[in-house]
Amino acid sequence: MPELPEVETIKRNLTPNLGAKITKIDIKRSDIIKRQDFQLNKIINQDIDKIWRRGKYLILSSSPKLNIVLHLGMSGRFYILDVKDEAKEPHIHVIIYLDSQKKLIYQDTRRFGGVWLIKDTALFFEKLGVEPLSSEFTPGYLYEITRGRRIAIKSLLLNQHLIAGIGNIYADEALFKAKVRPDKSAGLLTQEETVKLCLAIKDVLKNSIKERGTTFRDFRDGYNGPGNFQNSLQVYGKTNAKCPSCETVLTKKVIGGRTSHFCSNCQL
DNA sequence: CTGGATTCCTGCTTGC
DNA sequence: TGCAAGCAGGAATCCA
Repeated sequence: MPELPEVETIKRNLTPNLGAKITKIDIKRSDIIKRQDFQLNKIINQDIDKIWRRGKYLILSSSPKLNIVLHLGMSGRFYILDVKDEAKEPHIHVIIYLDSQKKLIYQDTRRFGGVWLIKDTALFFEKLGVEPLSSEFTPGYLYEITRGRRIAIKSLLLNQHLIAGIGNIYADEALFKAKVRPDKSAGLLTQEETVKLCLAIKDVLKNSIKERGTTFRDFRDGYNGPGNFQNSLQVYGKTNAKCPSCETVLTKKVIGGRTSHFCSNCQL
């Protein structure tokens, strides 16, 4: 489940390829292309000028009007290989060839992800929420968007229109760190709790980026290798485990259709 | 408008 | 041991 830290890791891994020229794009499965604003030949022979991330999206830009936007869904991978090396795994949907004798592989087993070839990124990301690691995401902002909302705080954190980039792993981890129950009504969070939660979100995301993301099962970085943050998880996916803080057996509960783990003793 | 349910998809895990 | 059912989830869409 590539969330913000995982996509950020891939972005950093691929940054050395800035300036490479796209020589060919091989689309093996056309339904993976969710939107196409320009013909492929427009971007062939163009340099990759910018590799960036917005929420859980990764973007390769050749110019302000030529952008390849990727979303990895929950099982997607995007990594670089030498042209002479063969990617043997199944479910490879797109291959972008570079003039540096390398190729970028877009692979997605469950096909929840997609690729958009778009002209206007500002329009495309218009409805996406704030970047949680930016100065826009403050305790005050979190306090404001929670007021009057009866939705579970965890469901609110997963709403990409409010905050962009948090998925199931980091929602559970941040709520544990902030000692807030995931099923607590968002509007009932105190100002103090929104401060703690805001800081916990930033902290957890930053720490995961340092460890190059979480490889729970599917995630691979830009070199098709695993991350390390799974070793630092406190509650995510830990069915029947004890709270690392107080030893209470963790509670497993479906919230907003998402399996959640939390400590009913530490998180109020 | 709000929030919950449903849908897409494959493969690992579980249980009989 | 074998096989079928259960489960996982990002985000759009539907519905009450």
